[in-house]
Amino acid sequence: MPEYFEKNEAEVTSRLPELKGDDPVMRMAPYPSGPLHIGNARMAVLNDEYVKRNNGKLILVYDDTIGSEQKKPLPDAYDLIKDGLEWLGVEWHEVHYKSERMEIYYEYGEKLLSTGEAYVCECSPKKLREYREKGVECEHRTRTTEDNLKHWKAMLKGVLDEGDAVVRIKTDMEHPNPAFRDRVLFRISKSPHPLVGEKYHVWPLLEFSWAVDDHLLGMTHILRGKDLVIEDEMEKFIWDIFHWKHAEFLHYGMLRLKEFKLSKSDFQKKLKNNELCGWDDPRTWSLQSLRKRGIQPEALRDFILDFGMSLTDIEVPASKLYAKNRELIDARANRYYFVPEPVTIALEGELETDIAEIPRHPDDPKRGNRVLEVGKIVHIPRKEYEENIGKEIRLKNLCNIQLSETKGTVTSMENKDILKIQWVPEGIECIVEMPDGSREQGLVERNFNELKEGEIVQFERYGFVRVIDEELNIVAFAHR
RNA sequence: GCUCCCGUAGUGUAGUCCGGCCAAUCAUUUCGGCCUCUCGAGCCGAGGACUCGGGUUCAAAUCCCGGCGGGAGCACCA
Repeated sequence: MPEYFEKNEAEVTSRLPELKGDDPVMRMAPYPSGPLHIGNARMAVLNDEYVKRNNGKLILVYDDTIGSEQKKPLPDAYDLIKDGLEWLGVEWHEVHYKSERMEIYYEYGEKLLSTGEAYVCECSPKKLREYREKGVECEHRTRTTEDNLKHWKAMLKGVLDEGDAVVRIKTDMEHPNPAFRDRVLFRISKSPHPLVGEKYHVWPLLEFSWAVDDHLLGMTHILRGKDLVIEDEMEKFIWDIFHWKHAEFLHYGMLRLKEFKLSKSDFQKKLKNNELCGWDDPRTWSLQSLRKRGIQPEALRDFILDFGMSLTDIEVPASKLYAKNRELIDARANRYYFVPEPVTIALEGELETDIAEIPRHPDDPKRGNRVLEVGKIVHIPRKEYEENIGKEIRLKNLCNIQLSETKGTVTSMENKDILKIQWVPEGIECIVEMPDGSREQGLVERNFNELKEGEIVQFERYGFVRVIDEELNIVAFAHR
């Protein structure tokens, strides 16, 4: 096991490009609309990794500005995010909340208005977009400083409504990149905020709050997905106005999991409609859901670090993560028999024994055997039952049977080289929560009772599962 | 449409900056074989790639130009 880690660490280390400069200060900026999911984990792991390798400092900044109608900050998300980060082994040295720093943004925003670098614009979103497309300046751009400050105060006071006015920075309405033309710095929102309530009516957009905070909090390196590259330019533009030193930017490409599209926005809604059964529902791919399934944080980190800082847009199958996880849990997961969709058959003929002894782990005899008491019936999986009527199969670790529609006639005890399946005599009802949210019912051997919540085991021929409720016998399916 | 980014085997990834040591790395997947009373693990082996076309050069995955393909931004979201 240690060898595995050493080998892998070395490999990965050589893969991340070196940082320029010493003593890096970096940050993670989650938006608290829900727990971190597997996509957000990349941001956290890369930052953490860089900081640890270079003895730097990592700052957790909740990017909790007011968001949008579709994307609202959620009170529970703050702790869910911390919880996820801790599980991932990400260590941070400071925490900040943007919602606590509003006065700072106002201060610098007002400076830009005073120097004529920004202006209050009352164009409708539609007009703003049209002018942006055409590269035309609107009439508000030439307001006087006094006029700008007057309108700014009105915005702050709350006498204006949502959508009435915004603060825009003067870049160049003919800038070759239409996305860069006079971007919006502040806007009005009257939605209540989970931390500061309705104290503020004017909220900064991310480009501005970041330009200010990345400087004020002493950031030396900024890691972000390449979908945010335009923010680099915006931040640099603003830093230049204030004559601030530039931080270094590093980007990584877009990552998608084949099994689901990373859209955190839907989850809030689905949760409300009871389409999901909590933030750890496997369909959310939240860190909590992965933990529940028995995915090891080391496996996830390794999975993420494998992509390095590549700028390529990638779509990865979850099986890649599972392969990493299997490597970690296979040795420690004890084995049990679980029969999905059980079919009951009578056991007939001469059994030379009334118990079966089966190793808890095939590669580690020291863990001893589990014992199954054999009676007059056994339960076997429907799939194998249907496929093998009329054939001879082996009840693993017990005996060979000739299978008919209603019974299995014992043919011999010897370990024959035929299909071996798992089976249970009197089993316990067990529910398996599958990654797609469905639930599979079946019977698990009685020895399941010796398991505690949180334990990861393998149901032989079925897959790895983690016990999530030892009373009700519920397990979460990890992977094969 | 405009701006920017990317393009190495099925999937990821190393190599691209500073051309030769790359008949191209590693992981996973796939296919054989061995082992194993699991469709798990392990062991051995095999297969499989430089998006295309030009150019520069003694020499190009690596540099230049163009095409094609994919992605992102052009939100009063982050």
